[in-house]
Amino acid sequence: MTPAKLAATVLSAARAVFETRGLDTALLPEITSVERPRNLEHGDYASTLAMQLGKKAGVAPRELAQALAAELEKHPAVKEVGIAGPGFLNIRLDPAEIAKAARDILVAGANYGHSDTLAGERINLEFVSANPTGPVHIGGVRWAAVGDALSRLLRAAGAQVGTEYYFNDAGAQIDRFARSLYASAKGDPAPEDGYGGAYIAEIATAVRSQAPDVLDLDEAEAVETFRRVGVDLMFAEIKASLDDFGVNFDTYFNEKDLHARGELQQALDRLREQGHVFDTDGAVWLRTTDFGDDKDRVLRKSDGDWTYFAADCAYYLDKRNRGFERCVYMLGADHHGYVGRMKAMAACFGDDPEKNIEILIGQLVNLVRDGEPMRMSKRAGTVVTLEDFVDALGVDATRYALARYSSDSPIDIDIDLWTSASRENPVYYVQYVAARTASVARQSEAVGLRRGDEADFRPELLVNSKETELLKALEEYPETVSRSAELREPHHVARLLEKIAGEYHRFYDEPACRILPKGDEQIGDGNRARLWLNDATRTVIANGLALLGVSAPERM
RNA sequence: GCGCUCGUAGCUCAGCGGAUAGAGCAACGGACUUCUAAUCCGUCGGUCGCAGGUUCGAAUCCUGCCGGGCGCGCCA
Repeated sequence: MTPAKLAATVLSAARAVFETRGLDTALLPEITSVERPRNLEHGDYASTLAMQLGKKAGVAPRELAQALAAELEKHPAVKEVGIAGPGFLNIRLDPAEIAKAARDILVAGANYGHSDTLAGERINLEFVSANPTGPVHIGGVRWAAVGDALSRLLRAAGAQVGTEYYFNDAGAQIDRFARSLYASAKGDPAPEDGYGGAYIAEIATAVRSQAPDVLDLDEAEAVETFRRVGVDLMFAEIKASLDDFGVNFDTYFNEKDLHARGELQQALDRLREQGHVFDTDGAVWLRTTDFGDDKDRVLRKSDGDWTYFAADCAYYLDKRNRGFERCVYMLGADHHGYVGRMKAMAACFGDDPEKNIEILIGQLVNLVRDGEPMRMSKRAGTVVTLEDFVDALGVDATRYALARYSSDSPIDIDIDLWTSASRENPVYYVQYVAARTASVARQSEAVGLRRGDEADFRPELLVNSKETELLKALEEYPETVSRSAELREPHHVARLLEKIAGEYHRFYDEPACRILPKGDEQIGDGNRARLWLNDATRTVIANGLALLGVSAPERM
């Protein structure tokens, strides 16, 4: 009896009650859910359906609750139903019914938690998209971890996902980058509006080794060479560091291609057809204020150059034309001013800004050592880079640390905490369960304790409260995955894994729940049943960590 | 000034319409001839920024205020 099945049972019980009493069944919701009360005395699950329906149906909530309870208690998996307060239904299940989850989990294996919640949705996720003018810095790192986790989550929920890195290779920033490389190669100081940092010298040197005579060219050609070769090198480096971080994009999209294919003009034409374009002072504008933006935006400047925003429009249209009905953008807090214009732009194309475009804003991240935010990086000069992060914490801890918090809260990542081997380090706490369960599995194998096949599983032997609590936590997993996917919030998965880890450690430490036989004890069905639970736990922990891009070690 | 966002235990954060608001850390006290103590158990700790409103019920939704962060270019 999973929570989802129980919720459906509650709903059908409500339907039965409504029918026998001649109440209007149209008042019933299409779907309901059950809660997990914090207080164990309130049962395994609770429903608030009676309170929600009481007033609408003109029946006192407690009276409705009574009728529902009587109906529910007919179900064989339901042990007892209590009524509390204004009409809570506190449901206690037969623990053996809860225990069946261990079998379901192991039957599903790596697919446990997958669903079709978002089946049929085509979702484009764009994140990182750092300019190839330097290493990926701290804001991009957060989205690399969260965006990649989100892509895995959405896929687990059945969506078709395309991840995308927008490679901004056609702007003034790139000019500055090229001129900075050129200056560095000549031994000149960096241009006033250019880039500093040791990496500029490294890239400049690398360009010269690929094009030894570059400094003999006239300035324009030399800068062009630095641009072309330098951007390629920088981009290769960004890709490599993301790859080391476990993040690979389905598409690396070049802004240059939008220009080359005339897509900016096409976007402009489309917007003009929709009636939202006007010309003033020699410039071409999009009337985004028609859809709530605080000012209109220029698409093409009076000097004939396209704005960056025009490229944004073309890129959005390109994504839509490739069949993505949901375009998700993940931006840093310093870009939240874009939300209004992006939503308005979608509306100007005739799209639904509430559905076709989603903008997630990630708050600031600080990497903290000894209570002080780290600002300095040897290579980048002033910013903390992806490499700095990974050097300090390792890939697993970095990804977990960034994925376990809501993106809209600013976070400090304390290096000492996230590298410590202790309870206070959540990634170790969770990974330790992976290692412990694997260790138990190895030793079971060694002493001849096997799960056997499904018929050998005896759920009625997993009825200790430690076992039941662990099983209930495991059963929360599928719903947590779908909910996190719908909310675009991977951190709920991490938090559930921590809860499961706590329940497992308590189960493990309970003498009555020993999995392996002690001393010369005989192997019994109880040991076997607990091994099912052990292995089911390992499956869920491994599946959850995989969604976050974190390893589930066999040993620690 | 206008807009966005965040104020929950000493600290770091969950909870985002349900019951007596949770967890870890910190403080104090316990459990190792271990299935890996990288663990577990207990005690202490809160006018959920403030004030109204919506409702059977608000940390959660709405409004105003206070406080922190960020944004408001024919920049990228």
